[in-house]
Amino acid sequence: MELKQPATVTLAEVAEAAGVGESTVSRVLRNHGSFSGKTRERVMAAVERLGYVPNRIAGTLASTGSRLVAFVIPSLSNIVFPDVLRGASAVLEENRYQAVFSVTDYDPGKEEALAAAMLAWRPAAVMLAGYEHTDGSVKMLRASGCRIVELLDLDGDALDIAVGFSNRAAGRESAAFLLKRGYRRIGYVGHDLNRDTRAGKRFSSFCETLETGGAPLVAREILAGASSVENGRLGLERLLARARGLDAVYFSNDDMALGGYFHCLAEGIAIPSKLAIFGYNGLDIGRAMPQPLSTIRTPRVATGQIAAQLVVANAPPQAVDLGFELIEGATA
Amino acid sequence: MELKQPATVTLAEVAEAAGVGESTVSRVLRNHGSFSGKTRERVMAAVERLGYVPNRIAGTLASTGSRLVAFVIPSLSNIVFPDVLRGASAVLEENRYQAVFSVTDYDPGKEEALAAAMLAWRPAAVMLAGYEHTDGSVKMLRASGCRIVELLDLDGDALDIAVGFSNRAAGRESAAFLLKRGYRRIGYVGHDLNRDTRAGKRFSSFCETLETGGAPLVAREILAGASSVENGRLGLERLLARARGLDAVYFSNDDMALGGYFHCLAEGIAIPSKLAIFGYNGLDIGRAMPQPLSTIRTPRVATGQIAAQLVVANAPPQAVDLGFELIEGATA
DNA sequence: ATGAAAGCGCTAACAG
DNA sequence: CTGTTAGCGCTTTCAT
Repeated sequence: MELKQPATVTLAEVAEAAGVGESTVSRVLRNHGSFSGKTRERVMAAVERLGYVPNRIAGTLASTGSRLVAFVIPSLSNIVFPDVLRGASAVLEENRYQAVFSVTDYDPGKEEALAAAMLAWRPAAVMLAGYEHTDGSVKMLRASGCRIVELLDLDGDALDIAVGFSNRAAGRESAAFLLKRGYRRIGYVGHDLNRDTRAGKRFSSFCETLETGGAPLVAREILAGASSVENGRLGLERLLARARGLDAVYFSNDDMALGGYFHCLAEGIAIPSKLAIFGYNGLDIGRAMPQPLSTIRTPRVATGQIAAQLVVANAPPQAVDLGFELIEGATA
Repeated sequence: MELKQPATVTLAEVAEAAGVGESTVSRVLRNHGSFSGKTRERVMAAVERLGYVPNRIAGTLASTGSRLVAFVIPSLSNIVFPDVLRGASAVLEENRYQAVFSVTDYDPGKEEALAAAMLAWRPAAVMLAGYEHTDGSVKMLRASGCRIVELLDLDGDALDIAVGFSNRAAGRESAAFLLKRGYRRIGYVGHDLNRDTRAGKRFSSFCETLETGGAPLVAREILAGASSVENGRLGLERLLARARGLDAVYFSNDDMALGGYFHCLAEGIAIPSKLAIFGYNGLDIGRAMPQPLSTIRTPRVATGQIAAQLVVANAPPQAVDLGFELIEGATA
């Protein structure tokens, strides 16, 4: 049935086989412009028979804009980014856009290099995390003419489109919640803040709010590696060994908080009576814990969706605040 | 300093500015062919001055092969796939390849449609999960002439390259381990097996091994949704409500197992004396639990790395077995 | 060592 | 409604 094709059927061959001109085939395939039903059938039959797969490389070059959307993300380990990609990819697929990605490891220099490589594909948009980019990146992105979307942060000036929420507000509300609950000796366990600037913003506004509330941060433990359950457990262990009498700990992320929770379980530290725990992200896992995790739920998937929708619609420059939700939980 | 560029500097303009021919610029930029040091400097200066970013769409069209690698993955929620992407993307970036992806939601029909869309970009390779593809997908992929890599499964015949491990062996070893430990009344909690065929393979060989061992599966609870901590908790709750006297439960994944663990914690069921728990994947989280999770650690990141390396090297067709590691843990 | 010219496969006017 | 004709921006012979 299926003959071995010469590996690459072109539009010209389809046109020839269907007995029509190339542009007609092009019109039919893109369902754009006008053509008769009969022509359409002939073309589709030829496409089918020859097993023709359009070459979008050629198509993109010939037309103006590409349907590539480039994601330059810090990490794939931090669940935040797969979630954003998930939201975006669903929308992009519906609109026949293709997602391209690369991973910076939270390194701005690498971000610049990868953004440059991405730009070479002339994408319709480049999606980046947050506002902290090198001057070189900014200049290059601005000059590229493609849409720029900054994700998951709203504390800064957007280059073009921004979608997310305020990390500063999240830090503030977390602190306010703990104060309201009556905790006064509060500590912090986090991962590398210089790299994850959004976590850094949460932390600094968290601290400010505590000070304003008259209960400044008692102690902190910053771990070198990435956010992880193991680091959370280790971090809390170290923090408690150093700082006595803490009544609550704020974690940079839910996975860190879960690690802290495990530490308490293992050590028999009663939660929240002896020690309260507060996280960030609102992962599903927090809901399934014996005591639901007190945390802030962030709209990660929605961030991706909205960002993709704005790009597809070629919306004007804007900053979209998706907000977040504080979940009281049972650990604080 | 930076003048507003006409949005799109071309190689021809660089050539003009440098006072050389287009092909010379092309040679210098790709560092291929011969040219004098002086020429090189002139070209690079022009590139710098004009802020030229090569157009890889045009480059790819003009040359033969593209440096795009397409991933058609079932999900981004299941951590397995971000892990694979992570391993692959590091290798691809080093070799100046670009990763493109789309998500099938475990739907073979959607896989076919997305694979077709991917092929339109004429990628160097298409990476897919496992062996279960529609006839249409297989025919199309075969005809495409690009490399095909099937990931995370080795129980079947590879189309071209396969990288992963045997899910059947994993199921078998899990069962053998539980039997060796003396468990005889064993249950199973899993997510949708028709969609996740790899989980299905583990489950069926798990059951076979139990039967051979004279302790056939006592009960199972299959949840409709995706693998998640909440489903694991719910699943175990339901299973225990129906089946009395179980002494061990095998979960389709570590997150499901963690949910089961949480259920036991909440209900005061002693682990492993009253009930043993066994997972699959070897997530970091399992190591941080108060009792390390008994599970099988799979080489997810390595799968991505090796797959990418084989593609970059244009290696001959082959199946690479990366194996897996049984972690005894403390929950079984 | 370097330039000229011919495409790569398609889209986009422009005529008919 | 449909065919012809130029390119899109680059790589690649092939001369020079």
